[in-house]
Amino acid sequence: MDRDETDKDDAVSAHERPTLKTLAFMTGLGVTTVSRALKDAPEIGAETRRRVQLVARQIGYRPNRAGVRLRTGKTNVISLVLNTEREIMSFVSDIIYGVSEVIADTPYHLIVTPYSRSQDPLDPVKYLVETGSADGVIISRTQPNDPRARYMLERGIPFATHGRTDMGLVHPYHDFDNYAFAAEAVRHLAGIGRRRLALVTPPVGLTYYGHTVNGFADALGEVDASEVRFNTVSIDQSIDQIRTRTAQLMRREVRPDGFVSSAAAATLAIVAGIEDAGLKLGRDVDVVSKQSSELLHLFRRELLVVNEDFRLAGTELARAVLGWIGGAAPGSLQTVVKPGEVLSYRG
Amino acid sequence: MDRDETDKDDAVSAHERPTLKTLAFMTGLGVTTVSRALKDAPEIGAETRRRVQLVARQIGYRPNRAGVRLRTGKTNVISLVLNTEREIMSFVSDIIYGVSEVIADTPYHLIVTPYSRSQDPLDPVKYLVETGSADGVIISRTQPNDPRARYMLERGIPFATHGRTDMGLVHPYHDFDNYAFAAEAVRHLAGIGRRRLALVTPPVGLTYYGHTVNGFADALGEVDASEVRFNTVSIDQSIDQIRTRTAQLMRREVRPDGFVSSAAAATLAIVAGIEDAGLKLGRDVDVVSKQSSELLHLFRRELLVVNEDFRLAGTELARAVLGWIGGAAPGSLQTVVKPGEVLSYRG
DNA sequence: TCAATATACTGAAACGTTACAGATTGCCAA
DNA sequence: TTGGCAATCTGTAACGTTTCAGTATATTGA
Repeated sequence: MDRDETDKDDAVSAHERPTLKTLAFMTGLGVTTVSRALKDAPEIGAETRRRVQLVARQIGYRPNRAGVRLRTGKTNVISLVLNTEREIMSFVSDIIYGVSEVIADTPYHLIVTPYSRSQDPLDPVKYLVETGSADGVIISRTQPNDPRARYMLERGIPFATHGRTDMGLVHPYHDFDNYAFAAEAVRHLAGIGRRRLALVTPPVGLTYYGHTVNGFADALGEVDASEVRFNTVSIDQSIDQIRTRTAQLMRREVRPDGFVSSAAAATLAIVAGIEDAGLKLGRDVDVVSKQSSELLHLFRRELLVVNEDFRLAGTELARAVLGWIGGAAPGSLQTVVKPGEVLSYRG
Repeated sequence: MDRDETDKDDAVSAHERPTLKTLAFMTGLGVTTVSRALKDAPEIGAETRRRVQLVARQIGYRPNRAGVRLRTGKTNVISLVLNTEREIMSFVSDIIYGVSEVIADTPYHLIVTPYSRSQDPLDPVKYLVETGSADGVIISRTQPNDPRARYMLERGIPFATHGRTDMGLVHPYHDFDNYAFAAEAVRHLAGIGRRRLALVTPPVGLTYYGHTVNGFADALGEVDASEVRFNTVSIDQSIDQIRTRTAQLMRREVRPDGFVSSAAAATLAIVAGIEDAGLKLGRDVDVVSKQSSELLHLFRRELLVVNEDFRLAGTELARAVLGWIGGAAPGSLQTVVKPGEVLSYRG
């Protein structure tokens, strides 16, 4: 016969994980009372409350997530929805770290929900909502008219977008002011005498594509400089493509003497392309680039950079979603961060 | 009175999520039968089985995770445990993508469990095990005598380590052959005439520190070259520190004419340090570096690189954990990937 | 004194799933 | 005919939690 297993019902066996039942047995109270005592319900006596909480802490009680989830529907999960294919040299880790930092002292877990190029970006969001797998969702690669945001708004599930939408619908977001970035970059280049500027745009279709293009165009109107069209290139393309196209462009008669680049990886390719064409950075052409980790100055000292903090994006997005879940007004959970100034590492 | 809510018991109201009860009602069977039919249990008639599965597919039935988890203890969750502070320019996203790819067509979710520098690395693992939050765990920054691996082995929870341990205990792992990398790098440098080699090591304490150091030392014994000690530097340090130290080293009388670097970010700093000292890459000194994304050749064409595929690491680690969960022998789930050859982009 | 009320606590039910221990039916051997 | 058995199917309980509808006991108001 077994001699390790204790008797039939609710004996508190040595190393099982404690449940409310365990606590109830230890305190001599009912499970209901214990449950309420742990969440500071008002109808529980002050002393009982303290006693229960003490015992709970002593034996390391942790509520069973499945139990809570089954009963209440609350998952205590935030999902970060990510495209697994684009965005080389990716900022993804920074966002994850930022989100993690915020949810570290909450009961929330972070799940990563990927989708691939071939899929409809709506799929993973639908999955999450239909299966009730998360209390809140964070999405990126936001579009002006974003079906995912619309969908979640309809279903009433809290979410935050990395980047803004433009649908006349209110929801939390965090965004970097790419309009200001592009405009500032243009002004800076004009300020150092550059007159023919090219823009390496964000992926067409995303909201910040428009912001960037507008900032670029508007600032061009203010200064004594003109645009050299470089429409065929966006940062979503491969390094090799960007490099080749840049080299082609720089061999033309009318070539840019300044670039504005929306991403560090693209900048590497642009510089390579410039040099392929036999030109020299800082002499023949200047490049202003966004970067998310401070490494570009090591690449070429002549690069002009503006930092974008993706870890901050992560923390803000997490705060926004948690805020919405916590009942805050979605409209109050919108942040746009201004770019810092254009940094130079020359001399 | 409400007119939207249907009558009391088990009416199948329009847009509630279907459960086994819904299916039971629709098929006219009992919940037990439906449950078993869905998992192809042998005691269910073939036709019934097909019928249930058809209906389930039609109405988009998805098992409720909380229900399954509460009943069976199975979480259908894999946790990736990450240090949130080290590893700039991080490979983290690649690993995540790799893991995601593998679990995409399984019921598993991926949760990211972070820990910070100040914490004991054992904490997050303890948390996961004690709260039963995952069926399997993936850890990185593996040490020869790794308390986390030991702990999980004791508790019998499936896991895989990125990097090997050296405790005489058997568990799944995936590793890059850093011994071979370092040795190959030394041979390559010796082959192009470099005689005084310095090693920028992985973080002291991690298993692959030892592998790298040994590979470096053993290969030095084979070729006509010697080591220039550069002990104070590992890839865990800040970019600025590495750069400064490298510059100092390169200004000494006896300076290295070759470097072996274990990480791309460190390599950027090393090259910067070399150039700070007024020396030229490819002429005065050569650097062989590992890289996880193919960008270093854009940085300096003279760099010699060996690629390490972290996405592969992710897929292998995920496969290993799933394999163990699925009952495979842990000893059969160990992979070491050989480095490719040293690549040059000159001429 | 008695009813009303506040205080502190409690059992039962339910969330969706699976495991256990049957129940029903038809078929075959004896 | 009947007992046995295989083939199918089913109800109940349990996982741990919270909510609902109470139940006791003490306290108050008249």
